[in-house]
Amino acid sequence: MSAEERRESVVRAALIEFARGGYHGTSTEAIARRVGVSQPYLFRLFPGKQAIFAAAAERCVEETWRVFDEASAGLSGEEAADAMSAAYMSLVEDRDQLMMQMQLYVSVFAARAAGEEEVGETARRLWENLFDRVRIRIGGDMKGATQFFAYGMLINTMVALGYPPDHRMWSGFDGCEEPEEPEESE
Amino acid sequence: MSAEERRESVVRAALIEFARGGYHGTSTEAIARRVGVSQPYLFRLFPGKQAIFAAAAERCVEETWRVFDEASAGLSGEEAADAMSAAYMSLVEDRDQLMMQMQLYVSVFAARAAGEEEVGETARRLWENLFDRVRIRIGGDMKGATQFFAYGMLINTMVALGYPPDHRMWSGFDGCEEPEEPEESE
DNA sequence: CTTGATAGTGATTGGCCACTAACTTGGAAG
DNA sequence: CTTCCAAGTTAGTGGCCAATCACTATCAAG
Repeated sequence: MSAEERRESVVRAALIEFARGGYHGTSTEAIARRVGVSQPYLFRLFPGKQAIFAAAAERCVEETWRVFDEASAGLSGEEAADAMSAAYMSLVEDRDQLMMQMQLYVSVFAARAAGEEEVGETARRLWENLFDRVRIRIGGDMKGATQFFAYGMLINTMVALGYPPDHRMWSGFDGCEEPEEPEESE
Repeated sequence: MSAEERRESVVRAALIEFARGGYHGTSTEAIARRVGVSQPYLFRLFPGKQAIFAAAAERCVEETWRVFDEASAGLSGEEAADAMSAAYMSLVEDRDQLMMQMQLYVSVFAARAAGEEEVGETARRLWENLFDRVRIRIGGDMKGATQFFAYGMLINTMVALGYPPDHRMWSGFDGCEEPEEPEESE
C-alpha cells in the first residue's frame, strides 16, 4: 500500500479515535491498531501526533460540508436549509463525525489558553468557511445561518450525552408537537 | 483551613484547569498548584482524579443555573428568556465556566464509548434538570427552551474558537443588523 | 545479481503522571 | 506538659506513551 493511501486510512482511523478520546485521551497506539499498522510507522507518515489530529480535524470539517453540499445540491433558500437540516440530523447516526467537531473546539480552546493563538486563527478560518458556504446556500442572511448552526451545536451536545432519537428532549426541534403538559411545579 | 474549605477551593481550581485542558489534558499537579497545596494532598480530599472532575462538572451546571435564576428572578415568559439570554451572553466573559460545560459533554461521550453508560445517565439527569428549570421559567414550552439552549451551545462554540465580541460572526444573534452584503460568489 | 528505494517492524527510552506511604507540624483538650 | 487528631508535606513507584533508532522485506530497474 502506498504511503498516500496509508495516510488516508490513518486520517480515517484517527478521526474515530480522537472523536471518542479527545487529543490527550487517545494514544497513537490506538490509532495504529485501528489502521492495522505498527505504532512507530505513524511517525513516518506524519511528523507527530499533533499533525495527525490536525489532519483529522480538517477532514471532519470538509466532510461536514460535503454532506451539506450533496444534500442541498441545486436547492436554495428555505429548501436548501431544510435539506441540510435533514442531512445533519442523519449525521446523528455517525456520532464520531459530530464528536470530532466538539473535540476540535475544545482543543482549539486549550491551544489558545496555552498561548498558541495561530491555532485559533486557523480554526476560525475553517469554521467561517463552512459557515459562509452554508449561509450562501440558504440565501445569504446571517440570522438564518446562525440559527442553523445553533441547532446543529445543540444536536452535537445531545448526541454526546446519548439521548436516543425518540427521547422527549428531541421534541423541541422543528416540526415536533409538544408531548406533555407544560404545567409543572418547580 | 478545614478539609471542607479546601475541597471547595479544589473544586474551583479544578473547574478552571479542566475547562482549559480537558480531563486527560489536566494534571492533578496543575490543580494542586492553583490551589496552593501539594499534589498528593488532593487524594486525601478526594478519592481520585475522576471524583475531582465530577465535582467540578456538577458545580459547573449548578453555577449555570444560579446565573439564570438570579437573572430571571421574578420574571417569566419572554421577559425571563431575554434576561437569561443576556445573562448567558455575559458569561462569555467567564470562558472557563462555558468551556467546562463542553468538557463535560465530550467526557460523557468518552465514558459512554468506553462502556460506562451510568456516567451518561447521571449527566443526562443533570442536563435535563437544568433544561426543565429553564423551560418552566420561560413559560413551559419545549420549542422555546430548545431554541434557548441551541443558541447557548453556539455561543459556547464561538467562545471556544475565540471570536472577539465585535466580530461579524456574532451579528446573526438577536437584535443585530446585517453588517455586509449577502451577495458573494462561492 | 545487485542496487536502491519504499513500506514496514521490534526494541527502547525518557518523561510525565496518578496514586501511595511514611513522616511532620500545629493547635486544642485534659 | 502531654496526648491526639486533623492538616499537610516529601519522597517514591509503577505504568503509560510519544518519539527515535536500527533493522527487515519486497520489488523494480539496470
